[in-house]
Order: sequence, then structure tokens, then C-alpha cells
Amino acid sequence: MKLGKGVEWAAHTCALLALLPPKATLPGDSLADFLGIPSPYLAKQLQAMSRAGIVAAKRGASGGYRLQKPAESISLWDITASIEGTAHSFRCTEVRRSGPCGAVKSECKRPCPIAATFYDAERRYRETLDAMKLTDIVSAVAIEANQNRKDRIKEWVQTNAALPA
Amino acid sequence: MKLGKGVEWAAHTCALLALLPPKATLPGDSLADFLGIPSPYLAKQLQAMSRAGIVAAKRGASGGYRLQKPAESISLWDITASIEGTAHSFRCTEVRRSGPCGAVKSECKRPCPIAATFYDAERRYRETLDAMKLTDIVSAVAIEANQNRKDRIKEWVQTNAALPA
DNA sequence: TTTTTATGGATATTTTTTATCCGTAATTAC
DNA sequence: GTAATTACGGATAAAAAATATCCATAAAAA
Repeated sequence: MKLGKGVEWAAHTCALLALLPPKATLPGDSLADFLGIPSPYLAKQLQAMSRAGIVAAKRGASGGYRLQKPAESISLWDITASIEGTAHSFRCTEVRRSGPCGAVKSECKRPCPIAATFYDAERRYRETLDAMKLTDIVSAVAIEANQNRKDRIKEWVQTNAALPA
Repeated sequence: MKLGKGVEWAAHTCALLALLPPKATLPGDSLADFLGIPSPYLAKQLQAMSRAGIVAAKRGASGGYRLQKPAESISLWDITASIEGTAHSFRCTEVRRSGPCGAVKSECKRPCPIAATFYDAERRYRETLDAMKLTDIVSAVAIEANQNRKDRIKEWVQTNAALPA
């Protein structure tokens, strides 16, 4: 059971976008530069989040990305789901139906108890991520950071962000 | 986030082994046949469960596999962990440390709040699977099955299981 | 002694992940 | 209006992981 590293990138990207003044945007290349990750690949995650309605993309000069919703209504699950999808982690191939003693359809009205337990576990996993909002992440990160770093981030944002005309 | 299909196979295999009389064993080939899955690959999962102390393997004629512990002390998490390992699903590459505004070591004493949330979610996932014991699975499966299927399974077990001399 | 069966290693195949590139469209700056 | 900037979508390629198989060996029973 493994998540792609795009999830980590996407989450940190959103945490950065949450610091932008309203309506301001940051280009994909700048975001990748800030995080020290390959830009063309991050672009994929950004597109996915754009399609999911998490970020708004603006083309053209002084374009880029910004959050499309208030940070308190974006959860870590929203971000994860936009990158990884919402498919079940447990793939039930209905083994119980095959083999010499396979069950017939009438015995399989309810989901297999093994699959049902995994789905329940996944639901709890999802709920935990969904309870963590982008605002919570930003607060937690701010607590850890020292003043010097906060200043440098602020300066970097002012240098790289574009405000609409 | 995806689990290999070996997990499903391993779980159903254990559910079958739980029906054996004490000390009786079932060969790997028979287990694969019962589930209708490729035998050489199931052998890998059986070896993994053997190393994890979930099943006991007995070589030689009339050998095979049986549960090594009482079914009530084997959980769905035990089985999953033996096949998939216990590594975190979220891979934190400490992105916060890199880039032009990367955090210094003293700011990273606590785990990144993003990673911490994932670890918390994983813990709940794990706890849910750990609460489901093999005995619970066997009971749940028995409730769904009709009498005819139960009889056929019983017959199949008697035909294929080997009792020690 | 022969047959049965698990073990561990090696290998092959397929799928997924990771990563990059490019032509196009949209938008702003000049 | 023109040129520069930037996102978008598709195509592609390289790397890694999952899936699947085979074989030589060891162990144990018949």
C-alpha cells in the first residue's frame, strides 16, 4: 500500500498557495522551484488539482495558480483524492465465487466480510485526512518555523507572485 | 494507494485453513486449486505468512500448511502486514527541507504535520483491520453460505486435508 | 528409495509510477 | 497588434514495482 510522491508535493504546494494574498497567483515553475522538485511533473499534479476544483489556473503572462476555495474548506483528503483518485485500496476479485466450492450469486448479496472490513478501514483513513484542513496545516507549519524562515518565505512570495491587473 | 491481490488470496487462504481439524494440513497446490488462483504465486504468499508465524509449513508427503496460532489471535492486519509489509503508505521526502526557503534541522524536530496526519490515518486503518480476527471472518462467511455449499466445502476439506501419522 | 511437498533464488512479463517533452491555446505586457 | 508568458493535453520514455513462473534443493513420509 503506497501513495505516489505527488501527494506530498501537492499538499506542500497547497500550503504555499494558502499564503498568497487573495487573487494573486504563482506560476507552476515557481512553485516547483520553491519546493525543489521537477517542474514538468508537478505540472501534472497541478492540472489534477485544477480539474478537481482545488486550485484555479490562469493562463498567460502573470498567470499561474491560486486556491479556488477558502483554505478551511480544502482538506488533506481532497488533495489526496485529486492526485490518487478515490478507488478502493483493497481490490476484491470475488475469490469466493471461484474454485470448486465457489459461492453462487444468491450467497453474495452482501460484500465479502474481508472486503467489507477493508472498506471500513479505508473509510476511517479517509475521515482522518478529511478532518485536516489546509488552514490546520498552515497553522501547524507556522508554529514550527522560526521568524527568519517566515520572513524569507514572505519575501519569496512577494517576489514571485503575480497580482491581476 | 493500492494493495496487491496477494492480500485477498492470503486472507481467503487463512479462512479456509481455519476450518481444518487441529494438526491437519493442506498442500499449497490444493489451496490454490480451492481458490482458483495460480499456485506458484500463492506459494509466495504462503511463504511470507510462514515467516510471519501465521501459518506452519510442513514439508514432505502429506505435508502442507495449517494455522500456527488460534484463529482468534490472527487478525486481518496480521495477514495484510505479512504480505504487504508495515511500511508507511505515505512517503515523506521532507520536502520542507529543500528549495530556496527550506527549513533548517532545528525547525524539524516534530514530524511534518502533513506526514503526521497520514500516519494517524494509517494507524486508524491498521486498528480497524486488527480488530477483525480470523474467527470473525469465518463466522461472517458461514452466515452467508447456504447449507449445500457448507457441505461441499466440508467434503472438499476431508478429501484434500492430510492428518499427521 | 521413491514420492510428495515446501523453500529460496532466479527470471520473465506486465503494469504502474515517475519524468520529460512538445504543440496548442489563452492571456497579458509591450 | 505582436511578442512573451503560461497552462493544457497528449505522447512518450525510463525506472520501478507488481505479477507470475520455473527450477534446484531440502525435508519428510510412504
